Amino acid sequence: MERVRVVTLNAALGPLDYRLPDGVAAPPGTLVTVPLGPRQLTGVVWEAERLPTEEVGDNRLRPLLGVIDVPPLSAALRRLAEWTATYYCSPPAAVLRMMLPSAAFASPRQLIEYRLTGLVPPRLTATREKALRELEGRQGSVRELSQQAGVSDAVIRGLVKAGALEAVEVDADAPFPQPDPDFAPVELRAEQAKAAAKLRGAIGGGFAPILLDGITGSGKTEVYFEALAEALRHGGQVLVLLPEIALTEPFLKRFERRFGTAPIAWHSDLRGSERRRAWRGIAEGTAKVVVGARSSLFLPYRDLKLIIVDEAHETSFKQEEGVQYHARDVAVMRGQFEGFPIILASATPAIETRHMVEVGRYEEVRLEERHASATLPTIEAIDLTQDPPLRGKWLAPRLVRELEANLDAGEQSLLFLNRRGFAPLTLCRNCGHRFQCPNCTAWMVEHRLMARLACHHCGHVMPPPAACPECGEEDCLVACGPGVERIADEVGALFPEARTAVVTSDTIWSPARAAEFVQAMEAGEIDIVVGTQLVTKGYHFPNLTLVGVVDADLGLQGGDLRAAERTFQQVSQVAGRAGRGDKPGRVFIQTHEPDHPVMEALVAGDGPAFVAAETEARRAAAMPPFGRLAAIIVSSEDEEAAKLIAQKLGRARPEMEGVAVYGPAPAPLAMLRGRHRQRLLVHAERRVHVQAAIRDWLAKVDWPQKVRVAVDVDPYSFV
DNA sequence: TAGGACGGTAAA
DNA sequence: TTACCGTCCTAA
Repeated sequence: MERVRVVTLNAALGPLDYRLPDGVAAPPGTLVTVPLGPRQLTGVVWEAERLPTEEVGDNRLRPLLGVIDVPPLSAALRRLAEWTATYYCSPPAAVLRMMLPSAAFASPRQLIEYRLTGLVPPRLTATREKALRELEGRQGSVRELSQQAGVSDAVIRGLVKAGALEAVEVDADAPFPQPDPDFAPVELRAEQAKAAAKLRGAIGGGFAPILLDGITGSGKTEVYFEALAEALRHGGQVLVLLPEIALTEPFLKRFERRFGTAPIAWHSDLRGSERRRAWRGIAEGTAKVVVGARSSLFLPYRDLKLIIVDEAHETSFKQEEGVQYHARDVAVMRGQFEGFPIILASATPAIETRHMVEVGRYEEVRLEERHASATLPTIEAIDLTQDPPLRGKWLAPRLVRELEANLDAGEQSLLFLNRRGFAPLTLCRNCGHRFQCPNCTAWMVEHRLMARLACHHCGHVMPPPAACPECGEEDCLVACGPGVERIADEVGALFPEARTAVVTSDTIWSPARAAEFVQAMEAGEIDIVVGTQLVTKGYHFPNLTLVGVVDADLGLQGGDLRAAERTFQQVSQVAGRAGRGDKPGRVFIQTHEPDHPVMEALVAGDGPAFVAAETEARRAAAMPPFGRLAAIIVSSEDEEAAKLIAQKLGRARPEMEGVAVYGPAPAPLAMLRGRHRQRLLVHAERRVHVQAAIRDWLAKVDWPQKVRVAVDVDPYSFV
């Protein structure tokens, strides 16, 4: 009798053994359906010797129910899944779920789309007329059409009923159009051409991690497009990882201009059928170029020849839930397992990445010039202790004068503040009551545009109260501190004639809105943009010449390991938005500490010195990349239970040479989404295998199921 | 004594 | 994870 070991997609279960029915072949990697009690589960056949479990007798085995008709997971991908599970201390099943989103193989193959019949409906309202106009020559699902026409679902369904739209059955797995590597090559500067040649040379030559290190505005995208084209000529697939969906829209446009067709975008709100089509195309190798956020990294590409991680320093590549992986690091591992190059593109690479170049593990390709006539912007600090804003205002007089001059010159300005909403804290002037989220250790942030108080951690919202809930006093609530909306108000009061736009995830919540914003900027319909970190990346607006950083000190608070580095990166990136055309850019950073090393490095434009100092500080403290960190987060709705288990874990801490465990202590967000959180921090020397130590440690301790214990290896967020 | 809430455990 | 079972409690 033949038995197979199956990893189900159920993370709470270990690998299970099944009997292989006669005449059925299921080599490792095959997707199968298996029985579990009264239920059916999906799983993947695995090499039994690589996943030891408790042996179950032949007589207890049930036969597997069937083989799912999709390409099996390759051996290289199985090794990547094992590595990821081990490195991030998570169950293999949790990793497999990222490779095999169920919609990908459980959605139907046929789906219904609609197109115009040419019939004019008897009742022709204004919206219907608009819809008919917009949908000329289009075909798609009800949802797609309603989005394209800018009308509600009901209007589209009404048109179907009225006979103006007809249903067509389409094949969900229709092939994707193929990008042409030679469609519209771009003229490169000498420096870019040299870099592109180097990247092209790496394609097909096996594993090679490469840092593409180019200052903002140096044209990194054009350069890595040449490597991408080369991979296409080799007949392979390419994955481009981007940090935010807000960036995909301009990217798709740019890609289409260069390669003649848009790439396949993989994101969280793909519909079932779209997801199925993309996943199958990826697994069968017909989807040549995929763009996506971190989740697209684990898809089962049939013949991947290159991964590009754009804005590789971005912290959003670190997943903070479930398997807490870092997409940049896993991308490099994937390149190693499958034998192809990885390009990490950034103007401000992470200390960890720089270090890998330093020790010779990564190659570096540099771009040191901006386009044509563009020069790097000048950066100046405004000392808020010397030149403070007026009472209740946030912009220093100097910055206001510069904004005014820039407006008069007809050029665009950007004010950067990494804080959504109007004010981060609301309090009662009478009794001092502060509005806190009931589910999180966080203040309720006032959003005046939406007339709500909102928690940025759990999404809890409430209408702004008229009276204080504590003392009952009316008209006593005051907004404390600035958010982008408040800065926009201040700008509006200063320059009533200026056209301003607020750009945050609240206003740019879809690729379409991002596209609208880009268009308005390019058309010169906006004078002053007030935005969060959403505007720090990727955009290229030639007429944007002035950047003001409202509170450069903001990111330095909190004692975070990467606070200085992140501030440096963020301000460098936002500064890089200025002066990308032929007019020079100027940047003003408002700070209370102009003598802080970060501010001095920014003003002096001396990135290398900052990186060197920061690297030395990390080395001295044995912090990553010179040492290892991991956080154990114990959480429960029951505060006492969380404390109890955290203490129990603390008592069972590993006693090992080169490993120190701190805590337990309340985690920086002591309550999050209604769960109380305790944290233990593991700090280990580089040579120590922390994951094994943590695995053995957690295996010694039991906890009730209402308590969750999560491991965060290489933690990014200390909040 | 029926039925619901709760907690523990097995599932291959 | 989910289904199922036993235990304990309350209402009748």
